[in-house]
Amino acid sequence: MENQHLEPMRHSCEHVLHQAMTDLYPGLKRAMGPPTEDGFYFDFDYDGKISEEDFPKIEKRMRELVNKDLPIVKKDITLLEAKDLFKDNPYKLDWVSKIEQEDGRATVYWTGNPQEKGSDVDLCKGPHVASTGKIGPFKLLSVAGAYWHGDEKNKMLTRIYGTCFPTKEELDGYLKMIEEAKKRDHRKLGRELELFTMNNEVGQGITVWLPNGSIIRREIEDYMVTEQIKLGFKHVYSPHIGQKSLWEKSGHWDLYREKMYSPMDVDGVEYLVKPMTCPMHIQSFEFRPKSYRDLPYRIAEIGSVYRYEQSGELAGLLRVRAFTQDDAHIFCTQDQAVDEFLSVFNFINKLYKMFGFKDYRIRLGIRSKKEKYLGEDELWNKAQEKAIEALKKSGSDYFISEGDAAFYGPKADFLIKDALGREWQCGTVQIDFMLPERFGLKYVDHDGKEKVPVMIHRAPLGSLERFLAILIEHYAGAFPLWLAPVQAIVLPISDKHNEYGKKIVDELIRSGIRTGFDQEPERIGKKIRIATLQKIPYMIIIGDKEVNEGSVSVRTREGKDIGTTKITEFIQTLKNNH
RNA sequence: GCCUUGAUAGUUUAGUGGUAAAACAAGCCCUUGGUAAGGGCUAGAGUGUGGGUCCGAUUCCCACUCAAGGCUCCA
Repeated sequence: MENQHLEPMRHSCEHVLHQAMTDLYPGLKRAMGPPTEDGFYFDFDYDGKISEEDFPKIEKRMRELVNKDLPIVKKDITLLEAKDLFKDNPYKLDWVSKIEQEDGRATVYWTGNPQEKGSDVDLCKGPHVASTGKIGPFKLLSVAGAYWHGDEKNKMLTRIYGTCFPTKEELDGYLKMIEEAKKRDHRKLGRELELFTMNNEVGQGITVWLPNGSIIRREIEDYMVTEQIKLGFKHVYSPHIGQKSLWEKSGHWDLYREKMYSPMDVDGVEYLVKPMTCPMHIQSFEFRPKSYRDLPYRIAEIGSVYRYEQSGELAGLLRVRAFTQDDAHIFCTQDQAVDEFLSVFNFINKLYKMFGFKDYRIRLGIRSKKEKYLGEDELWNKAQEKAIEALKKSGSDYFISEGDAAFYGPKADFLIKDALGREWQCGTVQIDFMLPERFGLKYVDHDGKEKVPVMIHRAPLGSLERFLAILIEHYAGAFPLWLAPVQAIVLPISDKHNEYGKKIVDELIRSGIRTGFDQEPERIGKKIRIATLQKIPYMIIIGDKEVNEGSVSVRTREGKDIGTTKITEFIQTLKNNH
């Protein structure tokens, strides 16, 4: 995507698309259409139905326009001219009035000679390529609905996605990359490797972990617990339900209600299925009076929460209705906040590095004017300052996003890409000056006076479900040794080697290695194929030679022959590797 | 939730307005074979659910359920 030509070309391709569609579908009203990271899209308002079946027809018309090599010419016009030119198109008029509020400079692009019939004009800032002939090979990809200005209160428009590349090879390469990415889809691998299941019998957006997936999850959970204890966190357990009043007090009920499941009546008192853990951890802090000596007080939990996500938003393990966070709340003094934030930040960077993520991004979500938030401006500004200070200290790159704050404070989110390049929010760190006040939290300071602590909410991996989804795709199912559900599998060459094989299996299991044993009356080639498809790191092959020598032959899932060795030596290698 | 598409054995797919085919997986048998699929046999779905049209529907129509992609990247 380093090609400077690429973006104008895609934008021009989008113009050709809307020109083609205006020709083919009378009455269609254009809304907008920008280039994107991977191609372009075009939003329009049309009463009839348009589906992917219509693509060949549209692409044919587009190709005709490209072949004509029509000039694409920029022209500055006045707002009056713009209003007249687009008087039949409410969407364009909307843009014109927006320009009016801003710099008042309207530009249009003509495709074809303005004097000639059939030439096309659109309100557009550009830039574009000089003529349609400069547009490379293109392809329309999908149809979707999209709300005007991304607001669901507005009318839903139709959107067509497409892409365009300088050469046929690059276009084919892109399409092939998408096909390849689909092979790594965590839903597909989840089924093939028997990691988890989600089905209608259990409910939408609810995960049932199968034995293999549970091993991976447990390894990660254990790692998180151990590492966090080293960092001074105390691990706790909280219940899955609690009185509704807890979340009324926290403010979640007022601002977050639509994400919660309906309250249930227990002996005339309303209870909620836990949508977030904060009020539970506050109980630990409140349990007895705290002094400044107790701070920072760090409470962590691998805690499940339940949230109502709109059905259309659910996506495999990436977006679910029941999920588990590697959650924690840090109660500290205002002076400690920056250091605590920084320490969490370093921990997350260390974790992601360990898993091999390289191109994740950090988004600092701050308050926007419109949304609903709790608290005074002064507190917000203070929190934002602390967050930025810590981010700067950490030396990491970040970008600011207005409107992405939590309702109680600014937050830093870690965004990781899935196989298809879509970004998902995983880790999160949030500064909160509100909940401590609402719960009346206090600690006794040096001077004997009561003060209100600051709370930091943080989840380095975010949700284990989502993180596992991304991890599955990241590793393409070939998990590193410590996470692999089966770490080694013993493959006897024939039945007569099963007995010796069993001894090897027992020895491996005794050494704490998750071991499989393939005793099927199949050929070794078949056994190797099955184990390879299951992405088992090590295959231990046993035949006459090994039985006679008392040795084992080892092959990796990558197809590398490690050679023959003693089983004790092999076990030692695995241990060192761990 | 809304837009587009889709739903056929455990999985991946084929197929037809006259009552469903294959591969892999599964079970059994033969083969005991040295680094990515040896061979045979058997069982397994009545085509997501409900309704309609029709002599007859898995195929056509409607509703529902579920799934996939999108609803952020600003003329």
